[in-house]
This record gives sequence, C-alpha cells and structure tokens, in this order.
Amino acid sequence: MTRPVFPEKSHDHEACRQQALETARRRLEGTKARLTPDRQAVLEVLLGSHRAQGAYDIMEQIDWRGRRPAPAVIYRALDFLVSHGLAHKIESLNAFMACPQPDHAHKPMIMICRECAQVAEFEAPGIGRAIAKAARENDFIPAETTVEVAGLCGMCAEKDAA
Amino acid sequence: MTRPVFPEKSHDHEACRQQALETARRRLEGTKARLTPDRQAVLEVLLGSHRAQGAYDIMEQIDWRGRRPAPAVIYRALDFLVSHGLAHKIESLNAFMACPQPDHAHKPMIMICRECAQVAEFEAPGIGRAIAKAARENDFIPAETTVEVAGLCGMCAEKDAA
DNA sequence: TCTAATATGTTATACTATCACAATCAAAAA
DNA sequence: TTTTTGATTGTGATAGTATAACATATTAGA
Repeated sequence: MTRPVFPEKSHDHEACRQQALETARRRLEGTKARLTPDRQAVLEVLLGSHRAQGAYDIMEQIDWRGRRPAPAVIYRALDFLVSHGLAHKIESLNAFMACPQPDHAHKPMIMICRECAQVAEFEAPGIGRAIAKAARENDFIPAETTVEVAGLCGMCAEKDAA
Repeated sequence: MTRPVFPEKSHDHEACRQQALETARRRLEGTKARLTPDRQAVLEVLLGSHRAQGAYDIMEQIDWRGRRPAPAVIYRALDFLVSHGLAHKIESLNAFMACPQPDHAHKPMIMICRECAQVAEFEAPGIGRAIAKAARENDFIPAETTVEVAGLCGMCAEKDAA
C-alpha cells in the first residue's frame, strides 16, 4: 500500500483539497468544459470532506447570497462533475464524492466505511476485466460496471478492536 | 454457459414463475419466517417479469381490493424478501428483482440490459474474493459488496446488429 | 454583430424511502 | 384455555432523491 486511500488522521486536508481543485482545473484545461461558479461551488463542498454527500446536503452548504436555487441546479452541476470524472456517484448511498485524483477518467471501485461514513476509491483493473469477462461469458455485453464495498476502514477497525 | 441467465424468447414464464415461488416457499420452510399474503403478493409481482421494478410500480400492480396501502407496506415486504434472499435490490436503479434461484442466501452480481431493461444475476465467487482481497490490501475490512454491470443482453445485441 | 451552443433560473412534480404509533394477529408459555 | 410475547399490519405524516419543461441569459466563435 503506497498511498493510503483513506486519509490518515494527520492528513493536511486544506492542501488535499487545494490540490484536488487544482488538478480538476488542469484537467478541464484545453477542453470546452468550463468549471463555472456553481460547478466549482459544488465541487468545493464535495472536497470539503471525505464523506459522500447528498445533493440537498450540498445545496445547504453553499452560500447562495440570497438566491434560493432549485435542486436542478445542484443536479446539473453534479452531472457535469460526474461526466467529467471530477466526482463519482455512490449508488448504494444515493450520494456523491469528489474524485480525489481526477487525473484521468475512470470508474473506480468504492469502499464505504459504515462507521465513520468516509468513502475512498481504489483501482484494481484486473477485477474490472474479470467482471467484464464473466459478463461476456454470460452472453452479455458490458458497458459500465459499478463496484461498491461496504465495511470498516482501517482506523475504525482499530478503534473497535481497542 | 449451461443455463442462460437472461430468459430466452421461448421460455415458459408461467412455469418459471411457479417454480421460483415454490422454491421460495420451500426455502422458508422450517424457519420462523412467514410468507404472508402481502409478502407473497409483492414477490409474485416481482416474479411477473424479469425487469427490476420500483416499489410504487409494484404497489400499483397488486389488487388491494379497496384497501389503499401506504408505501411502508411495500417497503416492509421488500425488506423481508431481500433479507431472506428471495429478492435483490438493484442499487443503480433503486429497484428490485425477484431472485430466480433462491436456493441459498447470496448477493450475486447483476447485469442490467439498457435496451430491454431486463436484469439477470450471475455468480462468480472468484470475483467476490478478488474484490475482498483488494479491499483488504487497501486497509479496509469488507462486509458487503455490490457489483452491477450495465450493458446489452445477448438478444438486444443481436437485434441491434441486424 | 450575429448566431449557435451552452448554461442558468424557476416552477412544478415525480419518485424513493422512513418514522412513529396504534391496532391486530399468531404461536408459545403458563 | 388463557395469557403473554413477539411479529405483522394499518395509517398518517414527513423526509429525501431526482427530473421535466420551458423561459432566459451568457459565452465563444463565425
């Protein structure tokens, strides 16, 4: 394990957040896609924690300066972020997380800690390939795969053991 | 592929449905769990098609004989069916399917045809183990894994090719 | 400048899901 | 048989998730 996928207690979250935002910005550079104020506001809320957040939670955390935006505003921003690989939807929670490493478009596997509610992604290309192969062997042409694992993150497991 | 997981055009659905219902009944035999009328009604609706169905869809398909049940009734029945392995929740659709082979408790991988909306489950124990292993290598203790694959079933793929 | 595409504002509505509490029923204990 | 206990159902209220539809505004490029 080179880089822990769940943040360590000591991790500098402000740096983590700034870096992700910067990477996101760079990722859109040269494309037609624009990180408009609404979209950036949503992304920043997502980057504010390592928990998955629902659309209405996100809405409440944004300072709308008097405006009273409809849910559609949030969902549109989320659609944009997800389709550009800057955020992921967690299907089993009906909630969203920022992609911590939006270097490339990907659909990672997700781990969800049932105790602290933090989420983390991990890559395991072999597994994706194995799933696609198994699907094809069942006479199915796979297009998109969702893998989500619920359980206990290392820190919570330690805490529980104590 | 011994048994096609998506039903063939010719498949005798009434037999398919009866058999699944019978197996379900047998599966509860000897346990304290009861397949009450409401629960059976919900299961029968699910068995009525190979598509995933939402709770409110299910509600509308049941003949309530004048009663006007609240959603909670359906959700309670669904909880029962899912927790006894007689049905599965499809997270990426927020909908439910009957388990066609409720021989044993399991959490299978799900394939979802984007064209005909049919769903099918398949078993691939090796993949589940690989996912659990990968999670553990990322300092995570897995408890429950969700795998859902969206794509095209064989029949729809053939139709599209033509 | 004009235009086409993209993004936003807004209202309304649909769909998914749970809570809380009372009433009822069924099986096991007394 | 009666009592008790736990499981199940009835019901109203409410919370949470998501999209449709259409008007308006902004932006980038021709």
